[in-house]
Amino acid sequence: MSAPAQPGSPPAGLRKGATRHDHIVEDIRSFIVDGRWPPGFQLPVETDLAERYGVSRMTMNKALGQLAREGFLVRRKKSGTQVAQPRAESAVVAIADIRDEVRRSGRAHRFHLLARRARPGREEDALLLGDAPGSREVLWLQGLHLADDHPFCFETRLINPDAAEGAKEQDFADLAPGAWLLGAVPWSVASHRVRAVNATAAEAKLLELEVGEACLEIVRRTQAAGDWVTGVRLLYPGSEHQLVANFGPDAGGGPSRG
Amino acid sequence: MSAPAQPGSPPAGLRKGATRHDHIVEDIRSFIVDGRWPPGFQLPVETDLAERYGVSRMTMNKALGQLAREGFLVRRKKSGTQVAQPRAESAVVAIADIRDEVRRSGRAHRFHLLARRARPGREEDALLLGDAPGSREVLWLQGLHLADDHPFCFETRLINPDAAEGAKEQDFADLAPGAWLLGAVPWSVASHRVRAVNATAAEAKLLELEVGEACLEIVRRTQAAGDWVTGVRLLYPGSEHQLVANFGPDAGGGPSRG
DNA sequence: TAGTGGTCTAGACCACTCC
DNA sequence: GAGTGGTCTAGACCACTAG
Repeated sequence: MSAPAQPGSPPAGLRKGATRHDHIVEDIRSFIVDGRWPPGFQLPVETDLAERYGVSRMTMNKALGQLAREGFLVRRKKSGTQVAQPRAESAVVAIADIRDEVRRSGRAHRFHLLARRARPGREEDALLLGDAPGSREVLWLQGLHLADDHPFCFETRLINPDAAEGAKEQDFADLAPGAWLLGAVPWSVASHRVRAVNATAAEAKLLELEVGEACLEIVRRTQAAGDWVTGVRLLYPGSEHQLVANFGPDAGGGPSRG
Repeated sequence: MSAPAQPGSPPAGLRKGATRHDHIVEDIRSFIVDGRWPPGFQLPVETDLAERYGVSRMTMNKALGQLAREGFLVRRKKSGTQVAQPRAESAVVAIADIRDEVRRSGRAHRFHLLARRARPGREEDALLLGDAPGSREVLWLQGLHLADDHPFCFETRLINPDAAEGAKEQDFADLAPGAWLLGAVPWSVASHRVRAVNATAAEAKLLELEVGEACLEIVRRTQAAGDWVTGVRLLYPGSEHQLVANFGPDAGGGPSRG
């Protein structure tokens, strides 16, 4: 551990569009990522750093707080601020929206409804919803997402008509239920589960795969105002689809508070 | 859209441990998630809200800024703050650390080295690394992660000896290279890719699966100080493994700045 | 008990953007 | 031009905790 370089020398030309605390965050992060400030390195106290950077303590606090939230720093009262130990190899990946994903790849998205049924809830619905929906009526759908008219994703969905006003009147012939629900249900929270499964014969035929080919299965359960809204299973050909993430250390963050 | 309830009435008993802006965030978020403030709803201006909540404008700004980062609010100068339109069905999923994951399920984690080789880089290494490593020497490893002595994850890894000091001297006989690298390389950033693949004959044998069974494949590429450090392919039995997330609307956030 | 971060305030200036 | 959010400041008090 050689003597680390000193921060704070005002970089003469501030980059455009960056706030002061943004600049400080990037400056200190570069010290850490470059290894000049190794894990465990003790930073000067907030007031000192604020003086060196020529900002108020609150601005400095904002910058250090952000770096702590990102996982680069550990801050404790009395003992001060240290560079964090690199953590477990964890990360987060993003699950994109189907339409966006198709369109971003330069292809045209289309939804094709395969089946639509209004029926009483069953016990097996718990596979999609987590809990059994009871005996009240549910809306059950199956459909295929197409990219340039090629199979992209096979969708199986349950909708709670009580939570999604107008669902019973929607035929979803060409409108993806996910897109419709977006406008019909104000705000919701969802949980996700990602697995790998082998395509069944029926699924393989729909997705134009060989039977047994590996597929990525995403199950999303959506709730709003305390009631379930929808549960959906999305099946992607494993060869075609992948989840991607480009992230630093943090594997948390996000609005997990709700 | 009925007249929304009014915020700001101080909730008599402040919850313990919550800061003022935390309380405001949760209060407003509940208005949005409950549907009392529908998408597009125009919020009072910052100064008004600050007065109603009995806080300074900066505290109010902190709360509203957080809600905007989380995706619940959209803020524009002059036109003010509105409840955001629910966005595309996107989300984030967490990739956990292997040891943590095994231990959290109450089982014992063990790593068993299957192969270890120091050799010049090849073109095919680009599959793991993204770029070809050139002709410099790389360290190539294969091993099995066990949970209570049952196969849990099959790992194939390349290590850059120049970036990970001491790697050549490590035999990794029982030490998972990921864990070792954590302590050997100060800080790094990684990119991830998740796919579904069919197990090959060799993989199936190692993981005690049938040939062709669907597996979750995670490829992680790690860099530090501008050079690649390691590239790893983790193969999980699809039946056993799943990625899980419980998240709200936000699919971004995180330290994507780096 | 003293040092540190965590938070809050009142006021200020600026930048953007809609009218 | 005026209204709004974005940011910053100087100072203050508090909570936690290591010594």
